[in-house]
Parts: sequence; C-alpha cells; structure tokens
Amino acid sequence: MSHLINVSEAASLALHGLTIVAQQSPNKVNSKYLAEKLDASEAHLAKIFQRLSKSGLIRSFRGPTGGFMLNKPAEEISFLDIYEIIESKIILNDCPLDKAGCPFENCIFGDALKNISYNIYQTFENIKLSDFTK
Amino acid sequence: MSHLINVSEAASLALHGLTIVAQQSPNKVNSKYLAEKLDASEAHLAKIFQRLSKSGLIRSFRGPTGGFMLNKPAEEISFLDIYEIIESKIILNDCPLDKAGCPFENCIFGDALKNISYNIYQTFENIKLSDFTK
DNA sequence: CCTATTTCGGTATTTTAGTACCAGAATTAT
DNA sequence: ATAATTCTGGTACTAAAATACCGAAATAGG
Repeated sequence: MSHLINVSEAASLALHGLTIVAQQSPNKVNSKYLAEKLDASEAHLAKIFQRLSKSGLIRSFRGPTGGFMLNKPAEEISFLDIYEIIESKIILNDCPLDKAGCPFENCIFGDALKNISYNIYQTFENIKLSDFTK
Repeated sequence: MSHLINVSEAASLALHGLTIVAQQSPNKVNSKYLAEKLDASEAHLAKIFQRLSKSGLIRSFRGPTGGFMLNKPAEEISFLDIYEIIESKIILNDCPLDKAGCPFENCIFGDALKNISYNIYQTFENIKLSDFTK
C-alpha cells in the first residue's frame, strides 16, 4: 500500500474547520458549530479536531464555553501541517515494488515520483490558514 | 473517496511488466515469465495484463507459445496510459467536500489541486516504455 | 483428436482506509 | 452539589481498494 498522496474528506474538513477557527480568533469554536457551518457530521469533526488537538496545532477546552482555538498564528499553519497530521503520512514516496527482487538496475520511475512529491510539498506548504482571514 | 493520486503495486507491476515486453519485442512474453522475472504473483500479473489487453494497449495470444506483445510502438506508450487503465481513474481532482454546503465562496484550495494534477499529468506522460529499450 | 499450455472472466478473500458511535472525564454555571 | 455542556479515547462499523483464486475457453503440437 503506497499512496503517493490523497486528500480525504477528513483532511479537507480539517482545513475548512481550522480556517473558521482562525476567522473567529481569539474566540473559541466548538465542534457543534463547525458541524453546522460545514454541513458535516459532528462526530466526524470531533474526531478530526481531537487529532489536531493532540498534535498541538490547536488547544481544546471542555465543558460549557469550551471549544477549540489555534495554538499559533494562522500565518504559521499550512495545509501541509494539517495534511500530515490527518493522513498521518509523509508525501515523499517512490516505487511500491520491492527493490530486492526488481530486475531493473535503475528505477524505471527515475526521479518522477520524487519530483511530484516535491511539487506537492511546496504547494501544500503555501496554503496557509491566514489565506482567508484577511 | 477522492484520491488525488496513488501508485498501486498493480500500476507499478504493469509498467515494469510492459517494459520487459517492450524489451523482448517482437517476441511474445507470458505471465509466468513475467512473474518470475519480477518476483511477483503470477495470478496478480495475469489479472493486470488481462486489463491491459482489454484496453487495447497490448495483444494477447492463448495456448502454448501464447503470451503478450505490444500493440503499438514503445515510444507511444506512456505511464500515464498505463496508470489510467490500471487505476481506472483520472488524475484531475478538486476539493472532496460538497460545494453546495460549503460556506466558503472561493474554494480554499484555490488552484492548488489542479496545479498538482497538471504536474503529475505531465510527469507521467513523459515516462515512456521506450525509456529502457535503448 | 488428445493433451499440455496459456489467457479469460467472474468471483472470493483480504486488507486498509474512512467514518460513525458511545460511555466517560472535565469544566462551567447555577 | 447538581446539571448541562463539551472534549476524549477507544472501538465498532462500513465501504472500497487491492490482491488472490479457479473453472472455462482457446490454441498449438504431437
């Protein structure tokens, strides 16, 4: 199993949800609000934000008036950060076949997969939470 | 389910197997030979080549002395062709969320996903079966 | 013909990703 | 204290992708 890259609903919800959190800053935002706003499952959003919280990207508060807020400036949070937390994988990748048994001395893919990964890396890093707070 | 892109073992085996077929051209190559050469499951390879055959990329011959051969010059077959047959999906993609319920007027991803897709498209198209027959 | 070989096509199994659920712990306000 | 609210963490469920299997059909050679 060797995903070069994919954008799940979870990763996209995280980006959208966090952007809303950034917009509401410094107020806290809870998952019920986010679910309504994004027209998405609250259970799902809660799980996603749990992971974001655990990673340190955001802070969480329980109880009434509880919710989530960013743990650093919106300018310093990129979709790359979010992607790696939610998909919990690194983008860089190469041929999924076992190199030991491969009859080709030089990989057929050459640098293609690495180049693609690099492009993705750069692109994701340029998407910042602050893009929609101005 | 919205895979931006992924390279499965199947797609990679197809590329490797077809390159071997190209190298042996104009001789036919059977799946047993490919399985041994690539140190892979014959059943799996057979299934992959069945799909390649059905798509018209290669021709197949049953019975003793049977096997597979390219249906057009190696220079004209790219990994993009192979990828789209095996993964049976197009690379171009955008935000996996339902646009109707999205509160953001302008998509947060902007052109990022399209740009990445375009890059992948170009890169895969530049990988030709003939790369390893010279 | 008869047999050995090889692909074909359908299906079954396995694995993994993705999503949803629920009881429990923490917090706030009354 | 009590009740209401909200996150937490483990788990269960669903769906889909990826791989493996197997009987049937086709072909070539003796």
